[in-house]
Amino acid sequence: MPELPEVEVVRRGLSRWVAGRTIAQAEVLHARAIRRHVPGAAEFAGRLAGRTLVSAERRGKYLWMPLGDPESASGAGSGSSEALLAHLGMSGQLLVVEPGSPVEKHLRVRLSFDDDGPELRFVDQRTFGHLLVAPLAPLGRPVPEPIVHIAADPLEEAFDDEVFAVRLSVRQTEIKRALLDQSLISGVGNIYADEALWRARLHGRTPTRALSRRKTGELLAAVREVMGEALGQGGTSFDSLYVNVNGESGYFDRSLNVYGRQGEPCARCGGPVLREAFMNRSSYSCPRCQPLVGS
DNA sequence: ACGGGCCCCTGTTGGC
DNA sequence: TGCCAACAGGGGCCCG
Repeated sequence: MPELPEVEVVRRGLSRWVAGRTIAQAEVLHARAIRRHVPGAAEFAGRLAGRTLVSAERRGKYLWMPLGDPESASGAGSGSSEALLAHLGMSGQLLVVEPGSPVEKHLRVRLSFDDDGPELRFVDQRTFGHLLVAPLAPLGRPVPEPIVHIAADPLEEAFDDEVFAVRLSVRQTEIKRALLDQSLISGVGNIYADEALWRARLHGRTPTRALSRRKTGELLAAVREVMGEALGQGGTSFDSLYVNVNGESGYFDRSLNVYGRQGEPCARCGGPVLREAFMNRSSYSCPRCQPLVGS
């Protein structure tokens, strides 16, 4: 489940159902799922066995659970120096399921716990997602070392609107590319980029240098607004691939204004929504509400 | 520094 | 009915 609201839905589920529990065993069923854990599957499993998953954290589209030891679990945070890090890619799911339940077709990694309660399963059809154990970088908010280059996401306090605006103004690129650049702002993907641009009445090909500070502020407000609304509805899912840890879909897809709505009337002006190829994907917009200006 | 193109995968959909 | 191309919410890497 790719974008920030869907990942946040998963984080909340992990926080509720998994945090504080101690891993009995980790099983890797598909090597590609841990390809970024350089020491390999056996080391990954060995490093997790007996560790406690202290909490569930998120930045952008990445999730992580700091690792502790059972005896110090009550004093969580004091000694955690590494974490289980996850990215769901295009089709990854983290599911909390009863130990005996049927094995999913695309089950890649399974964690069982010493309380014999529900397992945590990483299921991923397309295998673009991955898990790894990584050190937490000590500076500021503890963030796994592999993602220190990712920018804060717009729902974090650490996100600085002014810094974002300045970085945009010196970039030679277009606004949709910039929204998708996780080193500038994290958590925004193809759906919420299109939805936020529509709300802000901005064409995705607007040069970032052409954006006023005010317009950038409006765009950030639109990003936060659409993500907040999506979160309130459990995220966006067109099919069963995008579900929370209990396998349930969100229903924000009903509230999308342009994404996936080629040819349908724009909710604001009634003109047809346009689909265009962009970055080997699709962009949806209303040409009337989102004219290209400033190029 | 930036954009384009390709890759990594599996599955579904729509046109012929 | 079958076949095949296009497409899907992710990112990384190489090249010019």
